[in-house]
Amino acid sequence: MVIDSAPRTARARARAELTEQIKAMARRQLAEVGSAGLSLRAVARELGMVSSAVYRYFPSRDELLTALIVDAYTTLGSQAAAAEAGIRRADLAGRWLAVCRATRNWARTNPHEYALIFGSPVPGYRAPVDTIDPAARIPVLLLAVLADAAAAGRTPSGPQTAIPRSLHPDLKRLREQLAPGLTDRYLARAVLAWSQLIGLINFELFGHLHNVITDYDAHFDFQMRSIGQQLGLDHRPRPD
Amino acid sequence: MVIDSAPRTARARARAELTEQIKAMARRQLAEVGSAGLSLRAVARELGMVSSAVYRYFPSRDELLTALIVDAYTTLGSQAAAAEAGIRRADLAGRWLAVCRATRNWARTNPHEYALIFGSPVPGYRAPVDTIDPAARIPVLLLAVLADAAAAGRTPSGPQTAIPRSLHPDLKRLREQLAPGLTDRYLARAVLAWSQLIGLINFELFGHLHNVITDYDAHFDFQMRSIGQQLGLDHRPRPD
DNA sequence: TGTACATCAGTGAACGCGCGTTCACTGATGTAC
DNA sequence: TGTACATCAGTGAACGCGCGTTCACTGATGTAC
Repeated sequence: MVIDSAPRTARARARAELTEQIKAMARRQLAEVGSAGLSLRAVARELGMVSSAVYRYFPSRDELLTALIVDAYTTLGSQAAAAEAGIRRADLAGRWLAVCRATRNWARTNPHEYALIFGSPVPGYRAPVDTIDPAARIPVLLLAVLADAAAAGRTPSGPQTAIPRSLHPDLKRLREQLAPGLTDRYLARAVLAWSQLIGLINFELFGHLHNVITDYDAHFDFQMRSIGQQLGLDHRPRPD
Repeated sequence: MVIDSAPRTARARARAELTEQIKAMARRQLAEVGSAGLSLRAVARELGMVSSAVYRYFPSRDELLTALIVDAYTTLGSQAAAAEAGIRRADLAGRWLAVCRATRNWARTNPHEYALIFGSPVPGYRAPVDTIDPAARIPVLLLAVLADAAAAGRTPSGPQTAIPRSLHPDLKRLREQLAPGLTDRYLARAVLAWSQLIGLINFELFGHLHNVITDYDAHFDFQMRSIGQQLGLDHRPRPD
């Protein structure tokens, strides 16, 4: 899956280049016909090659889809990480907002790639393990912000519902794998915040806010800011 | 779109019945191949009729899809409304939770119909106006709960971010159309809560909580309860 | 109640199209000595 | 540096399949008188 950054031979260089071209063309197709309509033959046709030639690069349509999914998660993750890295470390609400905005911007710029990873699953396609790590990048970013918040003495604001016993093992695993030191309460809020971010982008992109919200930018910012406050990231000394 | 409840003639009765059978078979297909793979020919084949015969009932594949979408919204809306109607009026948190649970239950029982309406849009398909009213049923339910909450003196809890000026016309329109008397703050929270509900169900159904959450039931209840509290629906006299 | 006509449901063939994947092959590129 | 062989990219034909939609048609059902 990883492409050699410095291919030795001309052949290897050509291969790397064509692999990218195939993916790029597949992405363009995706934008026109959606993931279910993505066709190896059409990709080959547009690139001026014979359909069977594509099989030298991707052994099947599913493998091409997987490559697109991994790429999507990766570029989204990189853009969000870059945006978040540009914010002053102590500005926790700003870092959260930066991740939210970067995610939304990427989604709006690449709606079909976004739909590929956050829309309905492609029927008959099963995501292989390669997609797990790239998919975790945004959650990891968010947890890092919350970890810094917790370290700075912040806590989630608002009323608190008791966390059901059966969630403790899950939250414990999450803490051990990704966010040492975060309380169960913060972790549960993180899962919710993550689903809220994607849920709101889904609503916007998939048309569920049509005829409801006009100024999507302002609405998104407002809602994500509110959630940031609920996460205890705002400037006030104590949110409770 | 509305089927005559008491068809006069045998022909009309047969037509109504076959229309339903076609939709039912299409729903079964949906579950196997997804919306993009839904095929008129396959539906006809499974029903033992010739493919062209289906055109007596639905003028095109898109019209069949529309009928499925309308049906999906309608049954979901009915089930949620029935569940909510079974709760004591004064139990605001219970009513909110009932709507949430009914929505999730329907989604889990009919995942592909759910994906049809809340997943990625079907490429090349444009939803006609017929879908607007059925789609609004759950939001209308939620707004009714919040209106009762507001009438009972409840307010959204937690810290408050200033609502951007540009959202006021949208919220005003929403209030006038669906929820007279609700404050902007409550309306904005309602939009968020609605996207949160669907966002979390999406995450569960589309696999984004895989390897993260084990006890989906408990997790969903917990998160929706929390949101109910944030909406000011819990028992406490004053949430602030 | 019976007849003539209009309406409708379902048939079967056809049009024109696209798909994923396999396979034997040619010719170019790379590697080992 | 040159040669022999191995590896690889791309070709073109083929397999077997499915799709949406149209159309002229037959025969059954419904309606008006």
